[in-house]
Amino acid sequence: MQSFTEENYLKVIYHLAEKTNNVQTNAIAEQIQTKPASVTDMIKKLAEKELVDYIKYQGVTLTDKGRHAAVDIVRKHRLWEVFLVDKLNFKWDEVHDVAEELEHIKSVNLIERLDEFLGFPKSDPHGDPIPDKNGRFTKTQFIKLIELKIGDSGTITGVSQHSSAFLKHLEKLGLTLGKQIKISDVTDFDGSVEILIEEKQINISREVAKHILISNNGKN
Amino acid sequence: MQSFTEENYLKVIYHLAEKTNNVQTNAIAEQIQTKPASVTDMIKKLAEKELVDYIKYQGVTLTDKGRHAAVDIVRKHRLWEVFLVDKLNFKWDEVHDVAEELEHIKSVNLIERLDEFLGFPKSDPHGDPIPDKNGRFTKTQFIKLIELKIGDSGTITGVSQHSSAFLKHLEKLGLTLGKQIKISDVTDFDGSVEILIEEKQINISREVAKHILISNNGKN
DNA sequence: AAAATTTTTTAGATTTACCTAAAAATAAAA
DNA sequence: TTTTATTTTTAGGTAAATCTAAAAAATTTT
Repeated sequence: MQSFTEENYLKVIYHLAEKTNNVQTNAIAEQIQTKPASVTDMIKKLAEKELVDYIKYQGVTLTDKGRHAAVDIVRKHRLWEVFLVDKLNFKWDEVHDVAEELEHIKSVNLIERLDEFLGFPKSDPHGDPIPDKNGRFTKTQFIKLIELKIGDSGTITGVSQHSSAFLKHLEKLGLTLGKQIKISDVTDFDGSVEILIEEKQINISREVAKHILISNNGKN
Repeated sequence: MQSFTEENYLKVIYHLAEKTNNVQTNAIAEQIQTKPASVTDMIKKLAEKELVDYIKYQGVTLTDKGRHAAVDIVRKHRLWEVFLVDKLNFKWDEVHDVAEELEHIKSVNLIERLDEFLGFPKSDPHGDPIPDKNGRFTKTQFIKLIELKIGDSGTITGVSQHSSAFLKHLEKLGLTLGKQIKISDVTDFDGSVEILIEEKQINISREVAKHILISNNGKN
């Protein structure tokens, strides 16, 4: 059984490992909002417990055991997010911090019944997949909106940024999950993207376009 | 803002204060499952924060601030219990430990929306009253079943023991909240009580009878 | 390949919530 | 009212997770 803190480290390492193979001390420190020295201490502890493989100065990778524990926390986090949005009417930009706390409640029974109560959802309010109780899930094939060309179309199925500010912005623009979009133009000047959504033309910055994930896209 | 541990101390002191005015160090230690020396340490910290009034060797009492914080935790605990039973189909004997964790989630918003989602319940699965968001609640007028005389009747509206073993036992006997009972006999030998419930005669031990709370009772 | 920079680790402290053992205060019994 | 027992506190220590400052390793730049 892991402590609250250990669980947070595992989760952060898991997410960072989606980008790079060996996860660096500094990257973890930044995510956990702590100092690199503290991370080194904790890494040693996790290595001791065989949750990560660790070679000094080389960063860490999760062991099977560690990954399993991490996926379990991700599952809880995402199920709680669904609960908050579907049942308690939270907005998608309001759920993260609360789910961050709820994910550490330890009760297998609780999470299985919650899953059932929610109708075994496959994805959370941000489009991220929810692992089943065996830790299995299929990651949907995404492409970043920024990578689409003029004339391409598709469906908004995810976001790669969960900050409240970003999500509120999308909400205001009507760029929510499930919406159909089509690229009508890309501005030379600032790389901003002109898109057609529900018969309306809107312009979004490059920065925003980078973090919107599209599936079902039809090439022009 | 209080720590997880501080919250537990406040809650325990609050419950112990329902019986005695000045709550003793040893009593707290027993509840928290810790040593009296540790309790003294924590008491000093709580006194420092003006959550309790403390005179050395004289035990503690909650300040208004401390009581407010404690009632808030009790409110959360009981609301989560309702959630677990009403929505996730937990049995009344399964909810305590999980609610013990959930009660420490810090989000005013969460608890207000949960309250609404549950339909602003007035009592939890064990019949205990749920404080409203201002900490107000009315304690129902209870009498212990053991105190009833032959011929007296009433409705089961609460229990004064929350152990899983006790609650499971009641469940098996059909002694659940809302049930109408009538005392048909009291055994001289062991003080056990014969009661009439749903046209059936059953015998319950003195120990059990002590922890069943009856309201609406009609004297013979 | 040496110098400079960045990243990571070590060493030694701090804080929180605990502990044990012994001393001090209070309460109960003789 | 002493003596005895119980309760509570103090003193000093431990483990978990953090910190700062400085040393060591790795990487990048020149």
